[in-house]
Amino acid sequence: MTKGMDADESAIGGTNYGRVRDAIRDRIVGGIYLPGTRLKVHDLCDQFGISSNPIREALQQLQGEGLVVILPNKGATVRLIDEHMIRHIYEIGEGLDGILANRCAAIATPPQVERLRDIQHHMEAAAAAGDSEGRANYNGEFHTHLGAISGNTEAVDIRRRHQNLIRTIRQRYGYSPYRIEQIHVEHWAIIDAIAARDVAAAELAARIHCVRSCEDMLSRYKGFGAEVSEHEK
Amino acid sequence: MTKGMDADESAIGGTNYGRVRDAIRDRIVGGIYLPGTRLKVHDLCDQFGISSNPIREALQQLQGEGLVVILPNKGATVRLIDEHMIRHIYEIGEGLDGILANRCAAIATPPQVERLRDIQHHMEAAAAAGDSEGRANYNGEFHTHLGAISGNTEAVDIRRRHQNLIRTIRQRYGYSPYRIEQIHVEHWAIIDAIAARDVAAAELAARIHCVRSCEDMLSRYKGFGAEVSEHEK
DNA sequence: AAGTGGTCTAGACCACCTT
DNA sequence: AGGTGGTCTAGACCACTTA
Repeated sequence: MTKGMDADESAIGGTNYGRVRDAIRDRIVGGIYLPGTRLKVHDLCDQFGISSNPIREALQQLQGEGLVVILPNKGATVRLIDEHMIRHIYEIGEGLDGILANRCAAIATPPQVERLRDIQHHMEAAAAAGDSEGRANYNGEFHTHLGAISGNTEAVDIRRRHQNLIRTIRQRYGYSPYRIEQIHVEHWAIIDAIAARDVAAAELAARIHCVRSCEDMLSRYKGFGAEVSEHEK
Repeated sequence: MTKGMDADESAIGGTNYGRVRDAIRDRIVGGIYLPGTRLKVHDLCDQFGISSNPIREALQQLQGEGLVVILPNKGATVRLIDEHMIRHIYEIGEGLDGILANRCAAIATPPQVERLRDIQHHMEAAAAAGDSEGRANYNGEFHTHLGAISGNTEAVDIRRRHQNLIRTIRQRYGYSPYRIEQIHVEHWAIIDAIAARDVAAAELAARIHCVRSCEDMLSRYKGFGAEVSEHEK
């Protein structure tokens, strides 16, 4: 009874705080834990069948990832996202994606560009088939591959974290109807500029893509009214 | 004897893990704990006179800040910084500072610009007086104020974390002799562009500033040879 | 002043490495 | 197989908020 390792799925290697962190992250990104949700250590202990220490460490790591906010003697809550933060995140995206696209245009090999085209075709096929989850995955892969080409793992990390935050509210507010098609056009502008090795055009195209995404997101967000009322002080 | 709160300086409010986190961060940024240093929980327990749990949480938070790397069942080490990471960090700086300067040029009020000039004058005075710590502080304040004007707190956060990383190696390798003066010129270019409300010029000036800083840093770093030999796998 | 829930301690457990 | 050191448990402690 000593150590709680008798559970069935603990599988190969790793730590409990790692598993808990991944599980909670999935629940936040997946919309099960909505922004503002209190994450009480005791409840989580019961759910995972372990003691408080690994739970707390998982929450600390999630705070480091920006998904959770911990206040001393107050506990953890799923991070709230307001209009200011949305603007900030997309502004950062504008700067980072611009630089990344710039670098990609300078160093991308033909097979790498071909891979981008491939992903983009898959994305459009998924969109045409009404497979919104598949479309979202290919969209993520598109930006991931762009980051991989650039080689800047630190920047990719920042973008992935922000993507997690954005996803928590995108899935709540959705896209404008015409936005999906607009995304495809913008992606092709990025691909074409990279293929042409035009660093300035690639940077500009990536920035436009970000600005448009931000506008669409905010229009959806504000369209729903200020339904989020009571926040942390 | 139960709780270790009988120490003298625990003072007002806060948690032990918070104090430990701050203390370790200071030691890393201050160069007492060099990159690669093992941070053993047991040692830290002895030093701070507390048990392992708050120590571990402090380390998790520092990992979130990017100052520490924790590997499962391996423990924590002060993060190593290699040439790749230096390039990545400055590349991110190029994107972010560019955007921030752009926004500043669009929205900065005359008093805010005046404040920038003021800080810059103080920095140059400190440099002329040979006060390198004062100069570094004013340099930090310059960029902090730039971030404050932009209003993008998320971006400022990223920059501050990276600044912490850079400082850990800057203090080891120093500046090239001419670099300090060059910094002043580049700062004035940024200030003037913002004062003129020229967003494109401000963005360009900020990016040039980053590129030059990166070049100087790398030339110093490489000039010292590959003295860092054994790393984490 | 009782409850809720975050924080901390002491020590057991166990993964990994060295002998 | 023994040591080192990371991980986890059980429960005590205490800050903050209800009444």
